[in-house]
Amino acid sequence: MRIGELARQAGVDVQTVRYYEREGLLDAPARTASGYRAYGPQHLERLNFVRHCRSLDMPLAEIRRLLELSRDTRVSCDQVNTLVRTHLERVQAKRKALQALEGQLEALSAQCESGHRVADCGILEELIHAAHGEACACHPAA
Amino acid sequence: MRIGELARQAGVDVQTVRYYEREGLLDAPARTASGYRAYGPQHLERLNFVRHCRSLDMPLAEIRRLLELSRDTRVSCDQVNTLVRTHLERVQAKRKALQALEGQLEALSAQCESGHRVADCGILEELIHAAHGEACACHPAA
DNA sequence: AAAAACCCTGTAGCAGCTACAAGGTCAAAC
DNA sequence: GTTTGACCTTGTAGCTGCTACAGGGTTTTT
Repeated sequence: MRIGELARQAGVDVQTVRYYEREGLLDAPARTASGYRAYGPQHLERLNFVRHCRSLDMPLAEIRRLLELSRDTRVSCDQVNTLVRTHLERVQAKRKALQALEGQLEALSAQCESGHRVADCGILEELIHAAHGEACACHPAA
Repeated sequence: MRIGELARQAGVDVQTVRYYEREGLLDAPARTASGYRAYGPQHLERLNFVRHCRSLDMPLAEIRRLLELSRDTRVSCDQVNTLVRTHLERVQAKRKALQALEGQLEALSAQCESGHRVADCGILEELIHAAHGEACACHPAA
């Protein structure tokens, strides 16, 4: 299987495959006489594994770590679990931050009365007042 | 006011101030005889405005657009509101994606029974099975 | 007068790709 | 038999929003 076929089967860009190889997430495959990369099914499996981890938003460094752990069968499963739970906590923290943001943006949008000109725009006023460090609906002093 | 003082007052890095100038978010200030940037209070106000927008996670391109809109007083407030609401939708979409992720990671972590070796690790198994395209707890076929 | 603290420009790095340039290779159509 | 087109190769630069460093000059303090 050449790189285009592998990429198609995994649903990724050809460049991404080469990038993963450079980054040590994919083993360098054998080459044909003319220098083309020749992949086997195990490469597709690995690539799918990486993509699944990416779909869970894991950074490449963590996927690399996961691959290391899975190579060494003496390693305890707890290390894998810790990695996943640490990642989960990061995702939770980010989600909560976005939730707070949503509230602020909604409050901001509510400031705007339709049809006004920007000179009277509640949003811009609010943003500028906030910039002065004054209390505002989206950044309550409390 | 020189750049260090401005940066301190706004709570940003000196490099960030220069970066914002390059990116057109901050007007280039006057220079002293020796070439130092000399800022006035209006620069601080603008910088605080930009930082507040950034704290709402707006991309620099949108802040630039907001600044353009606020310069032209004939512009309708609706355009500002549309920008904010579009941004809000992006934030909401991202938050929902993270929420789904959380569920998947929790399911994944639950696969792991403490004390096992990676050879028997439910997490890795799940990730590999998922990579085969099979149904799994974190990527339900339904 | 020397040392510390500030300023300048230009450049490179981070993540995770994506895209382009400038070439080599291979299959099939004409 | 050659030409078209799709594929492959490497190397490099771009995206976002900074941050850091190198290699200088200036200003302030000691």
